[in-house]
Formats: sequence, C-alpha cells, structure tokens
Amino acid sequence: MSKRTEKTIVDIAEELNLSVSTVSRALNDNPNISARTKEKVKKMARKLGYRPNALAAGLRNNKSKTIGLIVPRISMFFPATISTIIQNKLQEYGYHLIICQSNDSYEQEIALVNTLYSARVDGLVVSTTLYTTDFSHFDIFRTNNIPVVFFDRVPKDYDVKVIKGDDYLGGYLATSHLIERGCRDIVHISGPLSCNLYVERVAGYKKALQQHQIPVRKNRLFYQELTRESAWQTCKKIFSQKPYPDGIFASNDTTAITVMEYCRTIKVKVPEELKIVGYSNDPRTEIISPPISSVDQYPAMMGERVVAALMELINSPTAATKFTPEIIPIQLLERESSAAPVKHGRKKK
Amino acid sequence: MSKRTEKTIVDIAEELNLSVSTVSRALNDNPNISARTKEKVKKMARKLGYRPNALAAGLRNNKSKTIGLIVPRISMFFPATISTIIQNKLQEYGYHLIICQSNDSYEQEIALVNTLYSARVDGLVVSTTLYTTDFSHFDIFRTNNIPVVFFDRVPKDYDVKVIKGDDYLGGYLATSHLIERGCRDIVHISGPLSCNLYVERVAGYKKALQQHQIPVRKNRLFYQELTRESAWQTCKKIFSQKPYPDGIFASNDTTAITVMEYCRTIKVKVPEELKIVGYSNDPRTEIISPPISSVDQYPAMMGERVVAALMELINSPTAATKFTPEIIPIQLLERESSAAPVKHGRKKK
DNA sequence: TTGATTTTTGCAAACGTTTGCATAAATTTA
DNA sequence: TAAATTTATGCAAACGTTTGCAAAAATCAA
Repeated sequence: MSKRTEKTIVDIAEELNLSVSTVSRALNDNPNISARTKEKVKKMARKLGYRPNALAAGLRNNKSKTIGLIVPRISMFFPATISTIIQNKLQEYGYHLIICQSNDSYEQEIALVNTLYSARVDGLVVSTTLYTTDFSHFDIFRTNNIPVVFFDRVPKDYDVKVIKGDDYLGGYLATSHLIERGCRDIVHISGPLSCNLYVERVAGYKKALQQHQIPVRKNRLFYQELTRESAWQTCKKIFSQKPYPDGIFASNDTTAITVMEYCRTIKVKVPEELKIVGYSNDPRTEIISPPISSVDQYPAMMGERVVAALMELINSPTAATKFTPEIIPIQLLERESSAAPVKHGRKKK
Repeated sequence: MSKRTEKTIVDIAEELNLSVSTVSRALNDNPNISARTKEKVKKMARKLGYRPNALAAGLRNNKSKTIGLIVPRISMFFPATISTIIQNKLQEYGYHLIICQSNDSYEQEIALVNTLYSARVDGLVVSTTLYTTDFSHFDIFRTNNIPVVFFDRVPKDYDVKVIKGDDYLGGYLATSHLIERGCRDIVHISGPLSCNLYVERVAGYKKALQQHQIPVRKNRLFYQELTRESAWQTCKKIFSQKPYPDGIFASNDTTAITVMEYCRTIKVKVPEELKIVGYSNDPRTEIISPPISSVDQYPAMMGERVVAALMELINSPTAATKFTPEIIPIQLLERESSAAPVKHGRKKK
C-alpha cells in the first residue's frame, strides 16, 4: 500500500507556525480565534488541498454527524420515498445518512443495529421488519442517549419516539368506502399480526363492518406476507368457491395489484363484480387499468416529521421522557377500481 | 451529555491482567496469540458487553470496511435493485454500504464524493448524474489508490473500471424489433447526450434504421430529461400533427409508460396504431395494459459484477493499469405494446 | 508607565484501536 | 542442565482531530 498523500492540520500548522489547536479552532470557526488568523488558516487549507478526516474527528467527539436508517427494502415505494426525503432534509442540517436494508429479517436488523452503533451514528431511524417483536437490540442506543425514531412499522410497548400513519382510520375509511359503494361481502388481506400496523388496519376494517351491521366473518380475513406470490395463493383460496366477495381491502398495493391481475385471469370484472382498495398509493396503482383506489400515507410529510423529531432529540439530550406517538394523516384516494355502479336506466323526457 | 457507559479493550485488559495489544490481537484472531488467551479474551469481551469502536479502528487502519455508493435516485427501479444486490453481496465480504443519492445534481455528486472520501470509505461505486461530463472530482480516490467502479451511467474518457449494459445493442434491438413488427416511422425519445449511455442507444437506433434503408429523420429524435413531465410535453409535440409515427422507442420505462398514457387520451390504439418499446424492464411495464415491451438489463448480474470487480481492486492494489469496460448482456422482452398486427382474414372451408 | 482585563494562542492530553520491535516465557535440542 | 530456538506477550507510538487549562499577547484604564 503506497504512502498517503493526504494533508493534515499538522501540515497547515507547520506552514503558518501555529499550533494544531489554533488551526483546528480556526477551521471550526471558534470565536476565540482572530479573524486574521482564521483567514490565513482557511486560505492555507485550500492551498494545501486539506480534507478533514471524519474518522478522527468522530473518534475525538464521539459523534459522526451521521444518521443511520434501517428500512425493510428500498425497492418498496414507501420506504424509498421516505429515505429520499430524510436524506434531503438531513443534508440541510449537515448530517449524512447511511441507508441500510433489513430485508425483513430480524437477524439482519440486529446485525445492522450493532454495526451502526459501532459506527457511532448520532441517531437512528427505523422501520422495523414484519417480525420484530422484541426490541431490546435497540436498548444500546437508548442507554447511551443516542436518539432513536421509529416510523411506519413501530414498536408497540417500547417507550420511544414514534411517527406513524393513522392505520386504524386507514382501515376504517377503506372499508367504509367499499360499503358505501355497495359492497356487503368484503375480504381483508392483512399482513402478519406480529406487526402492529396491520393489527390497527384490521381493527379499522372490523369497526367499519360493525358500524354498518355487517358481520365480521373469519373466513374473509387473511394474514400473510404481503408479496405477489402470497397474494396469488390467497386469491386462489378466495375465488375457489362461490359466492365470491364483492369487495377486497388489501393492506398493501402489491397485493391489490395482484388481486386485480388474478381477477383478469378468472374474468371477474373490476369494479363491476369486485371492488378493490389498496394501501400506500404506490405509483403503479395509477397506471394500471382500471386505476386502483388506495390510501395515501403522505410519505413526504412523514419523512419531514421524522427528521424534525430526530433533530429535536439530538439538540435536547435531556433524560428520556414519555413519548407521545405522532400520527401522520392519511387520505383515501378513490379511483376506478372501486367506482360506483354505472346506472343503466334513462329518464324519459 | 452524560458519561459513556461503553467498555473498551482497556477494560478487558485490566480484568485479565493483559496488555491492550494482546487483547486487540486476540479479538482479531492474530496467529501469534495462544488459543487459551484468545478464549479468555473473547469470553471477557462478551461478559463485559464490549462493542468495537469502528471510528477508532478505522482511524488507525485508515480503512473503514465501508463502501460508498452514489446513484441518481433510489426511487428508480434500476438503481434500487442494484443497490440491494450490491449491499447483499458486500455483506458476504464483511463490508457495509453507504447509499447516497445525487438527485441527478452534479454539485451534489461532488459534495458526496468529498464526504465519502472524508469518511475514508474503502471503495466507491458510482452511477453518475445525467450531467456529469467532468470527472476530476473522482481523482482524489484514484490518487490515493482507493478503488472506484462505475456502472450504468459511466465516464467516457476516464481510465477507470466500468461495468455497463450493452446500450448500443439495446437501441439496435428495440428499433429492429419495431421494424420487424411493421413500423416504418419510428420516434426515439432519448436522454440528454451529455450522458454517454444515451449516445449509444441513439447509435443503435440509427444503425437499425440504416440497415433497413429507413432514413433517419431528425424530427423523430428527441433529447430530454426522462421524466414523466418531459415525456408528456414531448408527446404533445409528436402528436401535434399528422402523420403520426407508427413506433416509439423510449430510452426509459417512465417515458414509455407516459407515452402509453398519452395515447390513451388521444385515442391512439397501442399496439394497432402505434407500437411502444421501453428500457430497463421496470415492474410497471408488466402490469400496465397492454404490457410494454422493454429491454431488460439484468440488474442482478450487474450488481454482482460490480461487487466482484470492486473486491478484486481492493485485494490487488497494484498500480492503476488500463481498464477494459465490462459489458453486461441485455435482452429485449417482447410484450403486447409491440405485438404483431392481428390478421383479420378467415379462410373459407 | 504600570496594573488590570480581555483576547488569543499553545501545551498536553484525550479519544479507542492496532502493530513494529523488543523482551519474556516456553519449548526443544544438545 | 545449559543453550538455542520458538512462541507469546508487552511497551510505546501511531492514526488526526479537538479541547481544558495555562500562558502569552494585546488592549484598556488609572
């Protein structure tokens, strides 16, 4: 390995016959350094092509100006959008973002938590895996007063800052909408109940049914990983015998899209014979035909709230207090997949 | 800021009456440490809950076991897929990945390069912005013998390791396919020529036309940012006067999808009146109706080749030699958007 | 001009880990 | 048993930056 060519503050100090501490303070705009000295130092730094060594500064400060983000997958629309918003906002505060993927594996999430701690990130932002029910691997951050913010998929009984969509209301609105559009036999395809987010959407689904005196039928509720493959298998079950349902509320858009595709193969017309509502407003729901109704979770707003909460925690390192969950509004976007029946009657003049 | 509770190797050394150098060597499986000592050290480390400080090790070694990745946007299908593959492969080698987005901004790319250098990443993987034509900001990595690998959007005259799809062939196949399906008036919507990848796809387009004695018409070639908005504006131009083209080859799928949507609004039938081919096999091309033909770039293969090349460079830090570009195959996926005309004739018995 | 006060800078140590070289301890050989 | 050789461990310094405390320099007031 050839010798490094990198300049350090020692080089600057020698060129100007100053101490390294003066150079460091000048480069960091310390108020106790004269403007004249500061100017000389910065000029020489530019002349020598000096670049700071973040590892050294981080070691000394025990801070890295870096935030760790753990999401299940960046190929999913919602996490990718939020990641982008978070990165752009953090940049305004001079922080850098390390994006990590758990691939929905609990073991990988633990490894990532340890790795990010070892890298001394100044804060952690997490959307958990589908299967994370024990959150003790995050204790190391909380014990050391390093801020942690959870978003979307969040812990249930773990006192930490949480920012989530209104999942209960989302499930309620999606189901009520289907009912308003005439559906009386509504399937709900949910994610696994190990993840609290889906528990709430199911609760919203049940509430809407109850409010309209529609019985909750256990064989119209499915719990699964929300992948295309799982959705396809679930469709086989749903449409294996008549009577078919007249509405389906899917807890993510990949599932809703798959239901649509399955109906195409068995010649069930959407929305005439079956109405569909998805979740998260994935861009695909707009371009598919017919476009799919979906619950929008405002990822941009969530991303911004996440960063604001994180900055607040970083800048006010008081002892941990009780955290109140922060709820981001949701909105049902009605599209053709759940359109009202077309009236075939004509009034005579 | 409260006092840290973290244990260091000094704590382990004191507990066992060993030197810190022995503890360090034991934890790193140095062959000069006895198995008995190694076991005692590792056991005590576990007992004390020791976690290494990556900043300290990185500073001492001038290595961080971290790779920096710069892509235009992670919300785009191709970069997101490659990022995921790269991260998973790097994990097998004990490396961590920092994913950064340039948001297609040259200035942001420069800032990210400097930041990643400051963080002392052991290697850099880059897909450049649309507008990067001066690559000197990467010199700092090459001067310091830190491996750099470019993929997809790559430099043209800059001696560095490059892994890219066969863009020339992709443009050629897409256009030939349209010709074989009967198109004679083919539009090509390209990205900006500041990016070499699009230069090659245009060249393939032109070659296919020439081989079939179809004149290249300048008003059937468009250069733009490949966004939905730009594509919509371009469609307005294309379909502002007759005769309309009978085929469109778009240099990315977002553009192809937008063309399809535009045709729906002006009642141009796809594929009967206009055939469409996109690029990158975005999942949306499959679920839209009719499904869009698209050039698949095998992102998984590309991601694996990127990591393999990077590992080779990291493990063989010889002086820079001439690099040969590595070409990843592509394949045209024919779908209904470019289907052959349906024959309406019936033979009489 | 001298003393008091304020501003600016330097010394030395800290941060946690790794490793070259020297030395101590253990093992082998004569 | 002594000498030679091998194995295992310790000392000290390195890595680049930051900062508490002390001291030097500059400025102000009497």
